[in-house]
Amino acid sequence: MPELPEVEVTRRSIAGRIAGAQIHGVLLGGVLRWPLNCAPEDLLGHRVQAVRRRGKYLLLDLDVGVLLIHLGMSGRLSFAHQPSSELDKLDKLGKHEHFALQTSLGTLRLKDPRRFGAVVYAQSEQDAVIRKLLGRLGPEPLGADFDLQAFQVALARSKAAIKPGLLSGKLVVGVGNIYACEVLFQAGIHPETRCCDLDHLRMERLHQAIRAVLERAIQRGGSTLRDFSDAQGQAGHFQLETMVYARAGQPCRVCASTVCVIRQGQRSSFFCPACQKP
DNA sequence: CACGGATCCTGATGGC
DNA sequence: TGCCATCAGGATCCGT
Repeated sequence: MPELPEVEVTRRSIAGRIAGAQIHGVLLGGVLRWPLNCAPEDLLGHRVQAVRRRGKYLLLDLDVGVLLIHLGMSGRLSFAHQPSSELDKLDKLGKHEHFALQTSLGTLRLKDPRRFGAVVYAQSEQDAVIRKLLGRLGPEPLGADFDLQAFQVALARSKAAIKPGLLSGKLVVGVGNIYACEVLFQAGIHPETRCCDLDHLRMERLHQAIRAVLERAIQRGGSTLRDFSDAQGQAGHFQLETMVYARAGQPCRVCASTVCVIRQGQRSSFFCPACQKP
């Protein structure tokens, strides 16, 4: 589910409401992708100071340490006060809920049917766990460090196809399958084009398309394909305006050619054979 | 090191 | 209705 726009929309939906909250309880359910890396009791009494994002990771800054949350493929967060009528559920996790943080300002819950997500505690940013997970990530697409010239150099060095290249997290972070397809459409680039075969002008168009598509998707509240919602239950709307993603067999919205789908690295790549050139 | 494929897990969907 | 195969927003690990 969640690519950068969905994670950012989630972050914005909790950041202002959870800041300053004191942790009163921690519930752990089924095993997620990685262990919590501390005893749940260790979190009690600490306060959430801020919520940041790095790539598709959410980082809850605590007064001591940081709680890293990844939504994997099917994860979503909710943050709400427990309705008084449901006080008896305070110490329970619902179906497919694997983590809950009870705080003075509400309860943060992670629901993740496929359990590809994770919640990991680290004492500091220097912690080995953080360095392992975040250490080799590429630049933030919406930040100042997403430099065009560095992007061009990195592309010129890679012989991989551009579509899996965008998904790798090395050239840039946060671009998943939906937005990789949409970005390549906007840039007019066929998904099988080798990174190193792009000329500098097409690289620049790609660089601009990454920013434009992700920013637009955040504005639209992300994409809700099945069940994504922000932490207040609001669905996204970007899926209504995708140009190629999940549109195989349908007419291109620009030229009316039939949208194609191929498999690259076990993932579907959707593209318009007329608008997107090798 | 760089790349492609298999892999973790559950649920939805479509064919028979 | 049931059963089976296939596919789904991610990222790591392993073999070449």
